[in-house]
Amino acid sequence: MSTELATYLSRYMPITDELADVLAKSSFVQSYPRATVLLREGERAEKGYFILKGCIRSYILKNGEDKTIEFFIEEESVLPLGLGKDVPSEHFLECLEDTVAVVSTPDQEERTLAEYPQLKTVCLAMTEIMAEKLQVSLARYRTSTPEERYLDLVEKRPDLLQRIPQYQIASYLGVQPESLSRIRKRLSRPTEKK
Amino acid sequence: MSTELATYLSRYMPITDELADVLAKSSFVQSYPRATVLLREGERAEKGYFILKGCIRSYILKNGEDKTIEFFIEEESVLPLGLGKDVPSEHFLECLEDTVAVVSTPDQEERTLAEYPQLKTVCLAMTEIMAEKLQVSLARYRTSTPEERYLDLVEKRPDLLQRIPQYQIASYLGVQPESLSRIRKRLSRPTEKK
DNA sequence: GAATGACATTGATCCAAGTCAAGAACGATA
DNA sequence: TATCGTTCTTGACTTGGATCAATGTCATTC
Repeated sequence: MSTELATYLSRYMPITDELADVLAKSSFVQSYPRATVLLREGERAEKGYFILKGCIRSYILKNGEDKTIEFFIEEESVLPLGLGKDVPSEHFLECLEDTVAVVSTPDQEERTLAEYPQLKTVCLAMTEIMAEKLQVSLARYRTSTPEERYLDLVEKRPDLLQRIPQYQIASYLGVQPESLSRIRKRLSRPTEKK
Repeated sequence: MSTELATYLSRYMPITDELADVLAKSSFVQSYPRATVLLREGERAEKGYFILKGCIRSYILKNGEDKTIEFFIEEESVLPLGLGKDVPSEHFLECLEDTVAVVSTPDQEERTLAEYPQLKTVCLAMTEIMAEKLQVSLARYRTSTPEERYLDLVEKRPDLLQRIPQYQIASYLGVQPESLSRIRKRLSRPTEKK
């Protein structure tokens, strides 16, 4: 059951029991084993995910190099670019761990919204929250060095450092694995010269 | 009058004449001279802008350094982070040119949405478009070098290079003005060695 | 326990961006 | 025209990340 979704939403919006019911009925939960690729470059994005358990990574291949765009963990929404539109995806989605997620499709969502227009308020709120997060991420990334970004990660999402291999963290920070290794070394002995 | 807003929206959504009327009545247009600061760090963000003419820059000050987050031009929406919420803004907004914009405030917007709930669909669509753009920007920025970002700008927004001083373009690309100058030089004589 | 493969660290070298300082180009204005 | 301020360019030097190659570490498996 996906009462978790209702619980989550209720932090941002008052969710009546009826609404919770609607949500539970119009969505379905699915499990994916580790390393499942949910979306490939060039494919049409058909599904959105709300993660209940596990971790999804979004990345692109550029000149054969794997570049991490974002990590998504429990209670986060993964909405691929161009979801439901007839455009080929530029990025990949893969499960880094065994993952359980509420899966939604645009047409199903549309039907639900048509039937329960009140839900649009919730959607609007969620989308706004998402846009805000993106703005913050963009501003942060633009205005910081790899070292600062690493320190930010240590402070704000230490869990990621535990569950994700370092070379993927490096790609997320925008550097090569070797560089992240050196950044860590640098930071580990701050007591030296100057 | 702000029928321009309705015209713009009609590209994404069917806008009835009635809706256009509502929009025109519930918004007002304002002019700002060049260099007007619309929002300062620490202030509460009270207003959103839809630019009819001119250009707005969003930036933050970090260790006394001015870092450009984004440029907004005609037909773009400027929605400050935390708009209407009781949190101090982290960024500044300034007009780079004499600017004319449709100005909206959250409570006014709320009133309009309460009166014309159909508008929520429009809002949702606009917010989704905004979130998409942000996702693309973030992915692009994360996965490219300053040189690539400059080439991207030349290709996709050559107008910005015309109307915005180079040192602000540099800060937008994430480099110092000197570096942008050298990037341009490098690119201008591609016929050499190797 | 030896071999394999995946990940992390280290060293050497290269290059792009940062920094500091000087000058060039340009427009506005006296 | 002379002067001033702003923006852009150039030069010399430093620094941090990229790259390539070697080695270290650890878990898995035969």
